[in-house]
Amino acid sequence: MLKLSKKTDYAIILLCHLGDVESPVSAQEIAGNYQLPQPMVANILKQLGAAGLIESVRGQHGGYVLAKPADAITLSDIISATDNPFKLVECAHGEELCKVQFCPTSRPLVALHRSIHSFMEEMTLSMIIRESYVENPEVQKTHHEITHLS
Amino acid sequence: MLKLSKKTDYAIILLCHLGDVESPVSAQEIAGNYQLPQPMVANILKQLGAAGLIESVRGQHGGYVLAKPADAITLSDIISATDNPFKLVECAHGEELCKVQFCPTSRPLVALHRSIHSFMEEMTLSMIIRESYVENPEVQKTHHEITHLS
DNA sequence: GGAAATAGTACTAAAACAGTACTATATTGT
DNA sequence: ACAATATAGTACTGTTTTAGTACTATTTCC
Repeated sequence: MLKLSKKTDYAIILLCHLGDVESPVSAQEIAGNYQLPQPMVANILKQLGAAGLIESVRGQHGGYVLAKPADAITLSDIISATDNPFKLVECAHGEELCKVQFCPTSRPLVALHRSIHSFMEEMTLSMIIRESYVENPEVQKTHHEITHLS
Repeated sequence: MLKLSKKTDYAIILLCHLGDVESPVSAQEIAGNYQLPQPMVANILKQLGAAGLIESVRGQHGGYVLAKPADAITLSDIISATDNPFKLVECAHGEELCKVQFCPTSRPLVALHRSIHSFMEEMTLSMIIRESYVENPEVQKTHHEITHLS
C-alpha cells in the first residue's frame, strides 16, 4: 500500500524534534519523550546520520543535531535515508524488457512519479514543522511536545 | 516503502486501456495485450468492478467498460479500490492512545497526508492518459499499445 | 448444451517490515 | 585508570503484506 514505513514515520518525528533544539539530543531522550522503542529510535538515527541528514556527537553527553538547516532537508531526503529512494512503480514486466531505450510498456506512471517526487523535493522539514503548528493553532508549546497521529 | 502495489500499478494500466475503447474488453484480451498474468488481471478487474469504477458484461462476449467518464475517476479512487484507502501513516503508538480526541502525538504528518491525498483526488484517469501521450509526443498510436515502465 | 466470459472467495510462497540484539568505539567525569 | 553513557555497525527474527494462483458458481451467446 502507498504509505510511509514506520521508519520514515518515526524519522520525521525525530527530525522535527531535532529541528527545535540546538544542543545534541540522545536516542534515549527522544525515545522516552515519544514513548517509542529505544533500539528502533537509535537505529533510525544511525541511518539518518549515515545519510548525512544529522550529525552525531559521541561520548557521554553525545547525541544528534541536524547537519543542515531544516529548510535544506526535504521529504525526499528523509525517505531516501530510511527507505529506499522514492520509486512509485517498479517495472512490472521482465527487467530485461524495460531496460530497452524506448520501452513500449507504459509511461503514464512516469508522469505520476514525477509529480509526486517533485512534491517531495519541495516539501522541506521546516515546512513540516511549520504546518504542525498551523494544525494546532491553539497549542503554544515547543514542537517536540507535539508528536504524531495517524 | 512509498510505492504503488503491483495491483494498483496494473489497475492504472487496465483503466487507461478501458479509457481508450468503447466496447467491453475481456480480462483475457487485456492480459494478452500487456503480457500480464491472466488470473491477476481478472482479479483486479473484479475488484475495480466491485468498487464501481468499471461495469461488467457477463456472458460469452462480455468484458468490462468504464462505469463513468475518465475524468470522473481519480487516482484516489483507484488506490482505494485495489489497496485500502490511502493513509500516509498509521498511528505508531498504541491504538487506544491515538483514539483520544486531542491526541498529543504528532500532527506534522496529517498535513502531509492531506497534501498528497488532495493531489490524488485531483489526478484523474483522463489526466493520466493525457500525460502518457505527452511523454511520447512522437508516438501516434492508441493508448493501449503503450504500457508501462518503472 | 457447450463455450466463454464474469463473481466470489480462499489459499500459498515469497518479500518487506518492525523490532531486537550484540559487539565495538568514542567521550566525559571521577 | 576506569566506569558510565553515548554512538557505529551489523546481523538476526517473527510478523505482516504482497503477488500470484486456484477453484467453484453463475451468466450469456451461439
